[in-house]
Amino acid sequence: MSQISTTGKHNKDSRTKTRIQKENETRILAAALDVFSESGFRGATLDRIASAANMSKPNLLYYFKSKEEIHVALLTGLLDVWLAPLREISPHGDPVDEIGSYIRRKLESSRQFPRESRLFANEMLAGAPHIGAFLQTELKQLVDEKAAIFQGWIDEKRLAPCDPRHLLFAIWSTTQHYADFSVQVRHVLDLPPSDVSYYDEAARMLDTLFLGQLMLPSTES
Amino acid sequence: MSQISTTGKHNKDSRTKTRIQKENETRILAAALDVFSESGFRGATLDRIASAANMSKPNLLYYFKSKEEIHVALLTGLLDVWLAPLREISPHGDPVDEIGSYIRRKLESSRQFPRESRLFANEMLAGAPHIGAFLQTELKQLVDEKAAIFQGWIDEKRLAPCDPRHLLFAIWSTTQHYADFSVQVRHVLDLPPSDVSYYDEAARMLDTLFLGQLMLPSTES
DNA sequence: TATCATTTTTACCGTTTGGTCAAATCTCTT
DNA sequence: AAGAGATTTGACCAAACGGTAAAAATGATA
Repeated sequence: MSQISTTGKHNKDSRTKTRIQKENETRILAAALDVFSESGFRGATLDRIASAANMSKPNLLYYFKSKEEIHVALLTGLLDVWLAPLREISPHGDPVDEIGSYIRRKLESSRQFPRESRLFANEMLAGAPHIGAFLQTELKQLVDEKAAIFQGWIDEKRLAPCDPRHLLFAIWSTTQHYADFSVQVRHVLDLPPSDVSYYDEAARMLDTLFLGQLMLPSTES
Repeated sequence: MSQISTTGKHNKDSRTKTRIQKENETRILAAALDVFSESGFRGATLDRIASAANMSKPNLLYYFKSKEEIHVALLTGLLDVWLAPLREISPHGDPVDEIGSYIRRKLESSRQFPRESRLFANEMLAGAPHIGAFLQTELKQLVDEKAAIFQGWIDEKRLAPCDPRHLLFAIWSTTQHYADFSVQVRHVLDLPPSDVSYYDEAARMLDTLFLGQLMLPSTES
């Protein structure tokens, strides 16, 4: 029935993409990111995505054949971004340098891609129905690898004895918090909706917390 | 038109609640918590909530007159739980004790009420449409109050110089992470779905992070 | 400019959505 | 056992949902 034309025309999913195709796919994904990151997969609707992309619904479905396909496209594009900062951690560096710069990379990622962070958070809250496999394979493998590096530093007494995976959890949660809970952060700090100036204070806080010592020794006698 | 009967019968919202009313409202709220915490407000449907409560949809709407009313009921019930651990922080205690026990209370709250935590997280991701006012008033006020306590400890050199509000953000994010991202935590740690044994390791990690010092001094000569 | 593939629109489809209504059933009190 | 109020049900509604089909309009190319 359906033939596969390996070259040239009459083929949407080949490498030869029209200017219009590239433009519209970008517009759709951008609009979908807005909607999915705010309302999650179930809460998002094709109508809202289409309207955010200034496009009719059937036209949108000409480029992505289902709601799920858009979601998957966004998630797969996201996973590399999510892993990138972690990959860079090197076993040969100093713990303070390596962990410090990892925190800075994650925080910068939250500042630059807050919607992507919320998309990820929404997927987690929903029970990770679309990326459960990724978590168990790619992510777990990378975490195991980096946890071994941390363990090495612990054995060398350059890092306090602790569970390396939970140290990663602490870094993830504190940095992502500023993207995922930005509404709360801004309300508590009394900042206008678009203000993201708190990221500098956040960086200092996390340096104190992870690299310096938070509790100071009580001065006795 | 509609009169308010201050006493007695023919009145659903008075203090005189039937046994059946109490039972069914509880069942509905329990079912709604399951659905809302997983799918958010927009993603949840009355049909799913009704079916989770083993109840027909019109019957459900006999007790709560709209989807929003159920959601609001859950949220308002949640806010006190959310604030309770924070209220207990005392200016007269030791920073290590006060912050340490606050972390333990928040962590325990995550362990005992993970769905409530995810409900809250979903509301944040959606931009806090229903509890924005709460964040700006009650929460902000309490945070200001407790931040002043932290600032006092900083002035007394018992706590490292840092922004007290961001210290609270760090505590909130790290503790809530274990409820909100439990899927990720379990996949990374290779634990079965219902296993929550990681909370003990988490407590140790957070003690090291917030109360001890994570980075050890490099031993030179 | 004729042609053909690509893109967009219009008109739909069946299902699900939040919610209503009146009738039927149940429960409690007397 | 009867009556009144509380509860439950089934039948229904308009709108929104995800998605389809075919025709119309546009774009590129020769």
